[in-house]
This record gives sequence, C-alpha cells and structure tokens, in this order.
Amino acid sequence: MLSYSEENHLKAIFHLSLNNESGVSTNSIASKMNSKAPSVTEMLKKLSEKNLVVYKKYQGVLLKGLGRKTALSVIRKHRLWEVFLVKKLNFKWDEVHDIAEKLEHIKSEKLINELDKFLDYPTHDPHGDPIPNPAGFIKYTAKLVLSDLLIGETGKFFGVKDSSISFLKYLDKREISLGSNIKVLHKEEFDESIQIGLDDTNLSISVKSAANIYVTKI
Amino acid sequence: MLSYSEENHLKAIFHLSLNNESGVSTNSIASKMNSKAPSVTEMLKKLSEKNLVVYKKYQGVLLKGLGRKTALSVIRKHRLWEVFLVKKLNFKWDEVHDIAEKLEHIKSEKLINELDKFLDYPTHDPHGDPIPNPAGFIKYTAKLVLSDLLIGETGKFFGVKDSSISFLKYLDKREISLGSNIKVLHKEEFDESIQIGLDDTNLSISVKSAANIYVTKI
DNA sequence: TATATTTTTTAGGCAAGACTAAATTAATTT
DNA sequence: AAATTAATTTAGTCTTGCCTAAAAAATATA
Repeated sequence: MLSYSEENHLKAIFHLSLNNESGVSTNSIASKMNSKAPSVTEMLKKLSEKNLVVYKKYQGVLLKGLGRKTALSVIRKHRLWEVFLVKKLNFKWDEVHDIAEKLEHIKSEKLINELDKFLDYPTHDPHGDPIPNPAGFIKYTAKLVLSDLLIGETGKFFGVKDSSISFLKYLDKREISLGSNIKVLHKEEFDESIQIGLDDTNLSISVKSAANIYVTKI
Repeated sequence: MLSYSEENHLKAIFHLSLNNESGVSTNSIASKMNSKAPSVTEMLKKLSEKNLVVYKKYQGVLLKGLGRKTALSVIRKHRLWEVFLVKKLNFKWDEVHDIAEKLEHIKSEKLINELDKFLDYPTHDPHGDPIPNPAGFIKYTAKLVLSDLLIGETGKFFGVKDSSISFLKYLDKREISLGSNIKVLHKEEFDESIQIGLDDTNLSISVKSAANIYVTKI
C-alpha cells in the first residue's frame, strides 16, 4: 500500500513526463510538489527500489509499469471526484482542486467504480481533461476550441485549456459554465472578437478567450 | 489544523466518555484505537497543551470545548459519508466503515454542508446513529426496536443496535435492509419468536434479533 | 496495612517524510 | 579546455507518531 506522498510523487512524474520524453528532473518535481530537491531524491530512491520508476542518479526519472498504472489510478480518482463536486455538490471549478487532492488517495476499487457509475461514466473532468478508465487507459482526443467553430455552429462547453483562477472567474462572471451550449453568431474582422449566443443572452468575447474554451460540436 | 491522529483520538475519547462520566482511561483509548498505552499518553499531553481536553496524570481524560466540538464534527462527517455510500453508491452496511474513516478527515465546511444538503439532511446514519448538526448538537432520541412493536403495527427499519458484522450479514441474508417496512404479524408465546411481513414475504425472527432492529413506527 | 497486581507514565528508539548546508556531478560559458 | 554556474545528491537534523522495556503510581488483595 503506497503512502499519500508516494502517490503524489508518481502523479507529479506522470504530468511532467507528458512534455518531457527523456526523463523528469528532480527540480521540476520538487517545484510541482512545493517541496525541495533532497526530499525528491530520497523519494525517487524509494520508488525505484519498489520498482515503480526507472531512476539513475543525475539522469532524471520515468514511470514504469505499476508506477504508471498507479499514477493513472490516482488521476482517475482525482478527476471523478472533481466531477462529483461540480455536478452534485454545486462546487465551482476553482474550488474543487484542493478537496480532490485529498479524495484521490482513498483506496477502494468499489468506491471509485460506483462513483463512476453514479456520475454516469463521465469522460472528462470539469477542466476538460480526460478521465482514465479503470484499466488505466486514457484517451487523448484532439480538442476543439470555441474559436475553431464556424459562424452558425454551436458547441457544448466541456472544459478549459488555461485553467488559471483568473480565467475561471472570467467565465463565472459571464455565466459561461460547464455544459453551456454556445452558438457562434458573428466574427468581427477588425479585432477578431466573437459574438456568441448563450441561452437567451448574447455577448462578445475575444479570440484569446475563445481559444481557451473547449467545446464539442453539436 | 489537527492531524488525522489527533482527530481520531478526540473521536475515541468522545465515544468512550458516553459510558464513562468520570474520565476516560488511557488503556481504553489504546484498545479502541488499536494502539498502545504510551502512544496514547503522549497524544493526551499534546491535546491537553492544545486545550482540547482536560487531562491529569493517572486520572483519565475528558473533552473540553473545542475538543468536543471537533470530535462531533468528525463524527458528523463520518456518518454523512456513510449515508452517501449506502444511499448513493450501493454499499452495504458492513462495507462502509473503513472508507468513512478516511473520508471523515477531509476538512471543508462547504463539502460537508453540501453533502448534507445533497443527501436531504439525513438525521441518522445507516447504523441508526444520530448525525450531529453543523453546530455540533446531537439529538439522542429514545430508540424504538422491532420487538417493542405490537401485533399489527409496522415499522420502518432505520438502524441496528448491535452492529457486529455477523448481525449485519444476518440481515443481509434475509434481505432486511435500511428503509424496509416491517409488519409484526404474530408473536409466538412459546419461544417469543416474532413473525414479520416484509414486502411480500413472511418470516420468523427471534426476540434477540428483533431487539437489535431499530424502527420508526409508521 | 503490607504486598501483589494492574495501570499509567517515562525513557529511549525507530521509520517516514520533510528540511538546510555542504559536497559532488553535469552543463554552460568564456 | 578550463572555469564558472546550475542541478543533484549526500550528510545530518527535525517532527510526528508509533513502539518496547522499565519505572512509578494507583488499585486490589491477602
């Protein structure tokens, strides 16, 4: 049974290795985990002894077999809990992360699979990230953003690219929320701003914002 | 912010002090927590320094102010999560305890109050124990058991007195589950066994079992 | 009431997980 | 290629929470 800290390190390595084919550096892990390099080194030794990662001194680290599977299981739990918090308990996007960080470490196959069923097998979390299946398979789909839509098309809003607090608040203020159907009404040539229809209100947003909003075409 | 271990000790003291007006003994805490006396002594010193308990060497311990409030908050969370697991995620009674032991330590006012709302403000957990309100007030109601009912009366099953695994399994086998409406059909004079009607089946149970089943009269 | 037993506390140790400071290795610059 | 800088690891320390063994206090018993 792995500790919270071990699971968190595996998760951090997973996320960092998406942009980093070769090997994840000690410092990058430390910075992602708000800890210091020596703590990471020590943990890498331990994870390596447990056969969860490939680690050679001074050469970075990569997940292997069970390490990768564990990371994906933790990510699956994290994202399912986020869906639960937003869909069932009225949380906003910018409120769920810290709580999901705790919930993701509760170890029960049944718990997470029943939660999955209860939520009707969601494919993406509130930030638009894909939820790994029970076997640890994760489906990366090419994401369509609002600015990709043509005039007259409608998209269902299912996530954001840049999930900074400021952008989430931007969306909240405009009442653009997960599941909203957004219709592209017009694209301004001059400043590339986009007129959209949302329920019964119309508003104008910048291309920059539109490029941050993931949608599925309807 | 209290640690899991601190919270667990407060909870144990709370439960033990219900039968024990004077002061809760070190050994009884150790035995409830599956730990050893020296670990408890050490923790009592710490809790005492934090002003959560009244502790005098060799004289047992009692909760005070914030200590009691914290214990009740943890118990509230534990019981609400148990309701969630049983009502929403199809768990059986004998499966929820260990998971709730983890969930009860997640600290978020909003989380627990939204969960409470989501579950429609339950008053009792699946074992029939009362759920403290957000202020830490707990309502101990005199509990009615199945054997208290008269012939012809019907009760809604809301909990058990002895929540041993064996009794929970006994109930499961007979498909007597939370929320079942149980009608008392007949009481045998000879062995005091009770005939009950459950949905469309009738069966006979002993007084001992009937005295373990909490009901609300309908 | 003196002795034996039980309970509790003290003393000292251990593992996990974090840290700082110093040493070592790798990478970059001149 | 040597020197400087940056990254990483090692060494040693600290806290939390647990433990065993021994000492001390409280309780029970003869």
